[in-house]
Amino acid sequence: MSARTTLKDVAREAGVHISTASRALNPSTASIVNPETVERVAEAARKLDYRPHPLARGLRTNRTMSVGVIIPDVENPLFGPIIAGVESVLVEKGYSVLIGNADRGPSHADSLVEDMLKRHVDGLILATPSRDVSDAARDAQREVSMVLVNRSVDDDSIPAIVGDDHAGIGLAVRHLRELGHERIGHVAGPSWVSTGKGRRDAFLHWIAAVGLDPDADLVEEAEWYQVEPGTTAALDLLGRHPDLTAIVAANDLLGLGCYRAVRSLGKVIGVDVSITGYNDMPLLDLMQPPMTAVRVPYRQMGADAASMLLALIAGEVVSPGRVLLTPTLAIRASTAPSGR
Amino acid sequence: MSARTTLKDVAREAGVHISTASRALNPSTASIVNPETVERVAEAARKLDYRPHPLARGLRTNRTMSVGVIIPDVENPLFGPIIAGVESVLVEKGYSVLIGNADRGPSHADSLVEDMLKRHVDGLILATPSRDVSDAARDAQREVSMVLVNRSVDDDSIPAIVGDDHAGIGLAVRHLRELGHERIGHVAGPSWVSTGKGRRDAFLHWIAAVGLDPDADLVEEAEWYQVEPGTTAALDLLGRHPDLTAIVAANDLLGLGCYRAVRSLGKVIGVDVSITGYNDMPLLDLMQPPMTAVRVPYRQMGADAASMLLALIAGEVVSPGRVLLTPTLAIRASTAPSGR
DNA sequence: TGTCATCCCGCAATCGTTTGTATTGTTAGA
DNA sequence: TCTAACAATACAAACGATTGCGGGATGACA
Repeated sequence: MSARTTLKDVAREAGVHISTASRALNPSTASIVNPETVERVAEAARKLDYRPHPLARGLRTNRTMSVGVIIPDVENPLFGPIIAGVESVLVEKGYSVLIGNADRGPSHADSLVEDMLKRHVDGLILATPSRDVSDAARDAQREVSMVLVNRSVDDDSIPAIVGDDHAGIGLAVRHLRELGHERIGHVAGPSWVSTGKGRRDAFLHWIAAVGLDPDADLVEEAEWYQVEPGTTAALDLLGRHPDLTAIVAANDLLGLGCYRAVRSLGKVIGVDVSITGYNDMPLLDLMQPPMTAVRVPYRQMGADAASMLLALIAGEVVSPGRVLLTPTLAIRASTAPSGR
Repeated sequence: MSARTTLKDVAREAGVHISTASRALNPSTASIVNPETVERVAEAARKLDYRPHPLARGLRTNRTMSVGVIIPDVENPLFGPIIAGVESVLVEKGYSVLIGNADRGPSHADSLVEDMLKRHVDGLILATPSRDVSDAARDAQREVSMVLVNRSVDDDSIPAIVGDDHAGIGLAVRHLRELGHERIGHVAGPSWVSTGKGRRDAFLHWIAAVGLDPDADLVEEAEWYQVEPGTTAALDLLGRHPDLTAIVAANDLLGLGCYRAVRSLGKVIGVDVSITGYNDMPLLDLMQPPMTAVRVPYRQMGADAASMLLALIAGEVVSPGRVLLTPTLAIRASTAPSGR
């Protein structure tokens, strides 16, 4: 709470003009000032514990050195790694990260974007569902650099970093096929969410690709990415096809829903029915049995988004469209060779 | 990316001097300017989509309207609710939240504090372990308002919002006692972490309080708050006391470690041995069996910390020391009446 | 000795606000 | 009619930095 030391103090201490002190302290301009003066100023700055005032600097340079990150729900463990990834690369470059938690619905996300613009962030990273993006974000894009993460927008007008769902579902389906499964079902996410539709389509594609019959009846859509809807959907699916030996869930929570459904039918997970999740969220390996899941590199997703954003801010031309990150498969006990 | 509209533009549009425009737009000074002028200025501001520049304002008023939150590990689901709580009350008041992820060790936390100070945040909320706090934080406290959350510092020189571990452990022990358990063990956290020691002491206190023998031999300390060390500690404990019918774990992950230990001994959780966790992290209710756990109100913890910080910033005298938040008990299938 | 580059450095404007003080115009009181 | 009081607004100085521009000192060279 004490009086801060300003550049003026440093200049006085070093016996130079404030502008000289400024140049001396700034690496990119230090070359045009006498080396020993630079040293003297640096010494003075050190002695006085000088810290440049980011507001004053930002006011002059018209950059806040901050970027906003808007998350649909901070309490969802999924977003921790994304934030961590973003933070790791931005802090490195001297930026700081403002986070906005849009847990009060789509319009809340809009107002957060608005807030961020007021604060004149240098860039924006959005992880909110695409539907929310459309309205406020588009015109925000005119004011500030912007990158989407884990979501994309239909026309790819905003650069996006997303997981390769097609490849991910492929990993799961091929894994099950290699284990000998021939009757594989899919519990899909809501079709109005981009991932819901994308993974569903990918599922049918890969089923055909591994030589099985891509019957749309093998897919049951859950109302929402939660355990309960997953159970309901799985029960429906298993009701129609009691002979299924494997289920590919569009999401970890749906997968856990499948766990419950399978158990309630008196069958054993990983023996009678194999199940795969998607995302590989924390603790999934501690479930009983540990769940095989497609792992999406969320942390890297955040890091890549941040890097791309920095490039945009720097004015580099970034090819728009979406960057696909390749998922891997974490194989655990919920999948096993088919009984027959 | 377009040219921003400044107060000057608004003033020109409204046909008044810039200072008049400033006062007209500021609710606390609008009273000293002619009401119809106020309206005219407001109209102009609306028309031009004027947004005050936070940097310029902050430079003048010496406040950034931002607070820093430092988290030991953003990827840990535990901190999501804390962040959400903090964010919810701060955004409400027009502050924005800078988050720092100290996942590269204690010194990293220090450098983040340093970064935050450079940015001249109006306040700081630290959730990092107390040991890390000591060094950099103390002198940071002289420069900026500061509140700890989920951690406290020995001499209570920094206000802290923490869960009431004593009460929480009491909930678990009394619950087990009421179920008829008489031989209850404790898998403790590391004693050099404040919660480790606190919960251990509380355990022995409550064991005595419910009329059992507070034998220190009933406690086994895990090396770290993780599953694996929990298993090791539980195996040691059960090795010494094969007749234990219940274990109070100092942490959910340690509790899951106990799950493994109990299973590896061929016993059934919730039948042969009851287990309680601590924190009640997400997904704990999806474990097999769902784990009974002490639930700490993390979101409220964040919210309270933020409120207290606002009070500090406003210059109100806040009684130092720690605020204890009362936990509750989420009773699930991992605890059941004692067999005898 | 005079001229000119070269190198450092100081001067001052500027970023967009807020806010203390001066100025203007209006009205009331004597 | 003159002045005091007051309201409403304008002026200008900050806040702390960056940066184009100009000027003084120094040295080289003729």
